[in-house]
Amino acid sequence: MYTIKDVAKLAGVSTSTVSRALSGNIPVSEETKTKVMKAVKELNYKPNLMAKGLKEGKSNVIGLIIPDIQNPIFPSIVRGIEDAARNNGFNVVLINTDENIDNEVAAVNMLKNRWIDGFIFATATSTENSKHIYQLIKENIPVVLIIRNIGEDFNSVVTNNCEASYEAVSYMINRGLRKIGIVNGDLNLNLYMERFKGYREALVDNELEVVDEICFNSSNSGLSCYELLKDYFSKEKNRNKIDGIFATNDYKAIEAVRAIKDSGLKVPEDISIMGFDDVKISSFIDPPLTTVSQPFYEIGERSVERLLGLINTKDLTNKKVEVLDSKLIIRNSVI
Amino acid sequence: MYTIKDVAKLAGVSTSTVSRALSGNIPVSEETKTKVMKAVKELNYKPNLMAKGLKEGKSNVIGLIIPDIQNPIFPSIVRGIEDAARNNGFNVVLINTDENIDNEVAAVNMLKNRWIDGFIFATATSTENSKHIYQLIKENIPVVLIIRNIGEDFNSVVTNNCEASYEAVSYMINRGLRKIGIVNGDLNLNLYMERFKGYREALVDNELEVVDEICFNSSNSGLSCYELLKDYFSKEKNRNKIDGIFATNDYKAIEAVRAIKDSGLKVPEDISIMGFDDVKISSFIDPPLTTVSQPFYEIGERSVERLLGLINTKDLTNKKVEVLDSKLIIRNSVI
DNA sequence: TTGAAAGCGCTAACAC
DNA sequence: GTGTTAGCGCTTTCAA
Repeated sequence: MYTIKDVAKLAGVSTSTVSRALSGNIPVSEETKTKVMKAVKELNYKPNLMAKGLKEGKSNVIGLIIPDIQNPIFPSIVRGIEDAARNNGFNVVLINTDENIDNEVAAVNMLKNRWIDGFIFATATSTENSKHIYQLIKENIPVVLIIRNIGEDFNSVVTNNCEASYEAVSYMINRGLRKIGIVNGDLNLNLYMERFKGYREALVDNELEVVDEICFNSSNSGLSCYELLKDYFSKEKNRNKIDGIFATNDYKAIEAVRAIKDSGLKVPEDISIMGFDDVKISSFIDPPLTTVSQPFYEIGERSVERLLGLINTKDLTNKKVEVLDSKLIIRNSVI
Repeated sequence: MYTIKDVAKLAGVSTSTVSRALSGNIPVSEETKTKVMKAVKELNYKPNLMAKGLKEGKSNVIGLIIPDIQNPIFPSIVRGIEDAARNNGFNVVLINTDENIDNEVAAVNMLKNRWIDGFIFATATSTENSKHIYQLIKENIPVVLIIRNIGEDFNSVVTNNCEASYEAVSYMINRGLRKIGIVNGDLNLNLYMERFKGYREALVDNELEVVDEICFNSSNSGLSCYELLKDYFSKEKNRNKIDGIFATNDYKAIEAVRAIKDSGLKVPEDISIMGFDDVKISSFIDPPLTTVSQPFYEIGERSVERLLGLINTKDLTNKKVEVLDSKLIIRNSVI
């Protein structure tokens, strides 16, 4: 591996001239520039980014913390982030925390040195559980939250969970459904709270009642969404208490479909299912899922743009929550 | 952010003493060690890994190159790699190339400096398309290939594709199926070649014929697996030419199920489907997929162990292909 | 057991 | 427009 010295020697100039010729933004005569470039090519010289980073006090690396790489929404986000980062000369270090706060704190501490110019988190939960993120801000390290956020405290890029849920449930009501249940996720997460809110408001605005019994939640029962519903429908008296289910993500929707079928009921004839996310597989299951499509790739892109803005200006005082729109995708799982 | 100097000053010792106290493997008196540790804690000092890396000529970072983060087999592999790396004090930089060789070459060049102590590739295709990987070896940079490999030229961790396919197809035959087609992937990839080989050998050993017409391949036709099969079954004369399909991955299997249903046929009553990979969703589709489970997490772990071995010994001459076993998962998509 | 000092590869302030 | 030089934060000789 050659260094800038080797290039300088071969080109017959000083190391600083090489540095300048390569950086481009400091004037160097055309003649020396070509000499330098020739030497660079001849040696196949690649600058040592660690030395550069050490000198400049930055690394051109973004840390991306995601809670569960097995969740199929993240691949699209990651691609948006990587593409945007690549276009701006940044690398992405991806850390998967497995929804484990200790893993996350450890990862952040490990990366918190000059390795990382900023963080993108898709993991924020409660104020309580996000002390390490507050700490980052306190230490003046740029942070952008995506998907999950905590109030107005942070720079973040999220989607219009409440409105999109309102629209989805309203659509179900317009299709004639009157007994719509919900399968929800962890209500400590803002996004599930908001989807719940949208669901309730749509019911109320259409003069339907919110029935506690059919507001299912797999995350506080220890049972999977599949088990919860299978169990519910195993009781004869429950089988006609529901004519539709709003699942707060596609995976839960797919589990719900399975549970309903395994209970001897039909989707959507007996029970309609609305999903949320529009994961790739959703169009292939049976029936193809009617769902809410979130702009994952764009979330990724925007989060990088926002983060680079913070890194460049170093102005972390001006927080802003950016809300992107989701849209309803109509397939065949709602009657 | 504090430096080693700040710690030294606070502890009243020299920077080298701090360095030694922290590294652990050079004798320092208990007394000074406690002084140093106290200062470290007080300042919440974290060593600058870039400076350390610059000095030591290594980075403790592994580059992981994957072709398609949307493919659901990769999340599990990534987790295996991350866990193993983390346990050994390494970070993982994940780059997704989108199956685009230019992206990949660019990524490798970008990372090839001292940023990266070694690479794990899940992208190798043909010798032709893998010149940059050969180049890496030539430059003495440790490389491990996973999932996809190229002959015996590289250190790699793969699964027993041929044997597992043989077993899967034999199982179908034992269940009474006699007209088994295959839906294959890119035959430039060794793994699909081997799955094809296992399929053919199972047929031949059971005195069944390999019928070209029912060896489908979506990657050289420009049509998706879904379109290919839908098209095939739209011709009345084809509808009883097949009683089973061996899909060479679960995604293709799911597409096949959809195509068969959309053609008015039943799975598995009319046509059985065997998948490959055992992706998470496979147990939830209808019918739950009988498939071959690959040890993805373990592949990830092993690849890190192998790579760290190469990094530590710097002996890149001794190539070895490591083959892990897959196993058949019986559900309901084969009769 | 400890401190002083050199140097990893690079950039930028300063001098010319 | 170009060269000289100091220094980013760390580890590791060399000397004491």
